[in-house]
Amino acid sequence: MDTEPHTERQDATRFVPLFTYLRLFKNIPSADVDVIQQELSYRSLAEGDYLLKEGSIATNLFFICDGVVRIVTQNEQGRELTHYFLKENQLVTILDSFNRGVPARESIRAACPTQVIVLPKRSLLLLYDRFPYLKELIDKLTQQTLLYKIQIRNAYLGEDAMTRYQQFLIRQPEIALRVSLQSIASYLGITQQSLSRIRRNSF
Amino acid sequence: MDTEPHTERQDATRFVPLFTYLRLFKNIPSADVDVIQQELSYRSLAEGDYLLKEGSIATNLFFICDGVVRIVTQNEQGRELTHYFLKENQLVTILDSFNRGVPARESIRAACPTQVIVLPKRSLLLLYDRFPYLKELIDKLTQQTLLYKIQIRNAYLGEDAMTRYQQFLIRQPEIALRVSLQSIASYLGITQQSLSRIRRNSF
DNA sequence: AGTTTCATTTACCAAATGGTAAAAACGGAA
DNA sequence: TTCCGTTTTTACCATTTGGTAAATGAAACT
Repeated sequence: MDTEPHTERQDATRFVPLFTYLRLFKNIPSADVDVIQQELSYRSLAEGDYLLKEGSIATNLFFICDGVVRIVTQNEQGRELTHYFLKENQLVTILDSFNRGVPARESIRAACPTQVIVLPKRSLLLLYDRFPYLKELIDKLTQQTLLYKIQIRNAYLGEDAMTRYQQFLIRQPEIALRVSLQSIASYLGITQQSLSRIRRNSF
Repeated sequence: MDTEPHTERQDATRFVPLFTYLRLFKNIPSADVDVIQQELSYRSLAEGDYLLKEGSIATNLFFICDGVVRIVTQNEQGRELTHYFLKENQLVTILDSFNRGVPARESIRAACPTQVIVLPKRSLLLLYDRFPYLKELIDKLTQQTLLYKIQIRNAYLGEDAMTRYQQFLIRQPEIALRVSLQSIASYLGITQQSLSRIRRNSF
């Protein structure tokens, strides 16, 4: 239930996973890494902590070093719905809020203990100016994430609850093992009671 | 049931809607328009015609001048599921197939009589070289479309069938009026019988 | 160990949805 | 117009899912 940024900057080795990941797609000179690192910070989250709250404006892009986050909203009845799970080595923000500066209609919450690197929008804009390839890279990765979100949702279309759960176990087993059952139920569009029943009848 | 490209090139006025649309976001010099037009063609589709079939490779980007298309797949039981509806003034392709040259896992089908402008990938790559702003513009519009798809799907999450239908009527009324009920049912994840029942009880 | 708190499972019943099949409505072609 | 093929509606019943509430289980704290 914590929104305060327990930001830490001291230890540069913490930023390694980000550059390791980015270098899968594009070589980044060490000199550039040094500059980019100056702009980064690090946050540790407990399950339930918020990275961003619905209604506020996304001013950061996050890179998940370890853990799982959920993109969530409250529906009219006050029930929390999980739109997506994202895990380590993925970039996360609420894109339309980040791009256009409008209030986010979704929140970002840790689904288990999670560590993230924080890339402030302000810093990114400076870095984009200095390293144009960085914008291109981040745009490409952002598009990949959007495509991934769509694909994974489409896989559940038209399937009944039990099939959706089995698909989930196959497609995202690492997540299934780490997050609460009510998160999974709200992600699959069923109640926790139904999920429990399904698990009993699956074995 | 027609996949053959009834392509027509003759009448340049047919391409006007594309440029009118693009110019909402970025001014395009008339001289450039002349060059770009050389690469375009035009196709008319009847309801049910395919723009792209699952398993083949997306080599074109389409701009919908008029009408509605559905992004669809067959599930294991052979039932056709509608992932998305897209209407006039939207760009359509199967993005991961188009980008990476892999077989598409979805088909694109006209949901009513539809006219599209065809932008071949080969031509686009040439044009991107000559007009770098064009790549930037198309990338931006592509991202917008992805975001739109995600947002509209999220709105249905966790809602029951009747609420999903009412949301659909509110959010996409122009589409509701033009496409078959079985398309809508498969889009909302219900049977046509259920949709019929819901309509009776709505009025 | 005992207590508290929270997550998960179970049970029961009501409501929603699916499946099959038949009837009705619609649209196009002769 | 009539006929034909397709789409939509209806009806019936079986199955799935939701809602409420209580029981169980697991983890954290004293």
